[in-house]
Amino acid sequence: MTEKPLRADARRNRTRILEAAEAVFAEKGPAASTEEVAERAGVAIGTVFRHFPTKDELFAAIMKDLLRRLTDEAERLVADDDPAALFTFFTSVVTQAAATRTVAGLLQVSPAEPIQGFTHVLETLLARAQAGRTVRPDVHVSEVVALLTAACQGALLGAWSDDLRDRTLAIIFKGMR
Amino acid sequence: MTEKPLRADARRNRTRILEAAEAVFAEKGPAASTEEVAERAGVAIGTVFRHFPTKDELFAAIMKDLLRRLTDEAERLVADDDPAALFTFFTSVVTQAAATRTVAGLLQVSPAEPIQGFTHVLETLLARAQAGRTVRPDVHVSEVVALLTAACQGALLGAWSDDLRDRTLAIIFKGMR
DNA sequence: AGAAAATATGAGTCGCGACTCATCTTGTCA
DNA sequence: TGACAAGATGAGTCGCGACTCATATTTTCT
Repeated sequence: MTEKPLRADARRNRTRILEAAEAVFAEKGPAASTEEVAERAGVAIGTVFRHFPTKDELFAAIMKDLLRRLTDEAERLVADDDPAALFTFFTSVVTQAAATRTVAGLLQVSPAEPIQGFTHVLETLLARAQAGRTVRPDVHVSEVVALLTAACQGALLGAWSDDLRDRTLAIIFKGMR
Repeated sequence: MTEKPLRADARRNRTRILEAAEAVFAEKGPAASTEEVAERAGVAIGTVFRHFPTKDELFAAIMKDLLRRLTDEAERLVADDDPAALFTFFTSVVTQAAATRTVAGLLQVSPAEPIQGFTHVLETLLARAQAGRTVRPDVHVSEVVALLTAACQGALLGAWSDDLRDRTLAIIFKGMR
């Protein structure tokens, strides 16, 4: 757990690589080569592997970032205290999933802790919705997560139009009411 | 479109390969190697490529078979004339998707015609459900397809338990009512 | 400035998996 | 039964992408 201070250029490169990786994987999917990431980052292939010894670790790092961002977004929504916030968040995640193919892999991510945080915020959002009678009390988080990941995958694979997405999500939300 | 008669052994091998491919891909996912399929079929690698010049064509063949089977199942349900048949079918497909990882790729399949048939039966099932007031009249097939593929993907990726699957699908069905 | 440590570089290794083809085997049919 | 075409075989080719490492470059610290 000791954080060793990185050299200035190393820190800069790490960030560049993460940004490049996110962009490349969003465009071409997870099958994109590591070399492509290196090129986009303006860095040699060896540098990528110095920072992330494995392609999987690079993935995990991206996922962690993404999860943190989503969790932040959810927390902001919790602050608003709107009973429909769960639906707002749900829609936002699915929309992002369609754009950045990374979201879809939420489940397979390695680090468990960020997921904990994510699930916890979702739980809060769900509780708020239920307190405001926007969602039936017998709906459990596990079902919300299942529906969320299903919708993400579906949106990604099926290339849902905005319209189709809204109509499909409307059905899901109605089921939760 | 001319059907040339295959030699007896060729016909037998073709079937074996298809069965093997379905089993192997169900177990290990689409990344499984063609050699593994050949081995399981008890056939040399060259034979697989004689029948299916490309891995993609092998996939397409499996998908076509699968779609036909699903369509048959749906047609049998149409005959029953049960307004809840759509839900029965929906559940069946999702369950199969979890088992045979092949179902999940329904969309990307190449041959368009089998999909036509599938969508058409789904449409019938939906119409029946709506006639029996089991499903709201403003639900369209495109949404049903979207929900179906989403659920399949979700079940596969999320490794849903039977229980979770039922509870999740219950929410979706409620949304369609 | 100057040396040591950290970091970057990129040509090269390695393994894997899709696909080929020269050769052998088997089914078919007169 | 014989012969020929259809089919089967499997060692080999090819390309690709993850990962390595000897060497060159920076940063940092005194």
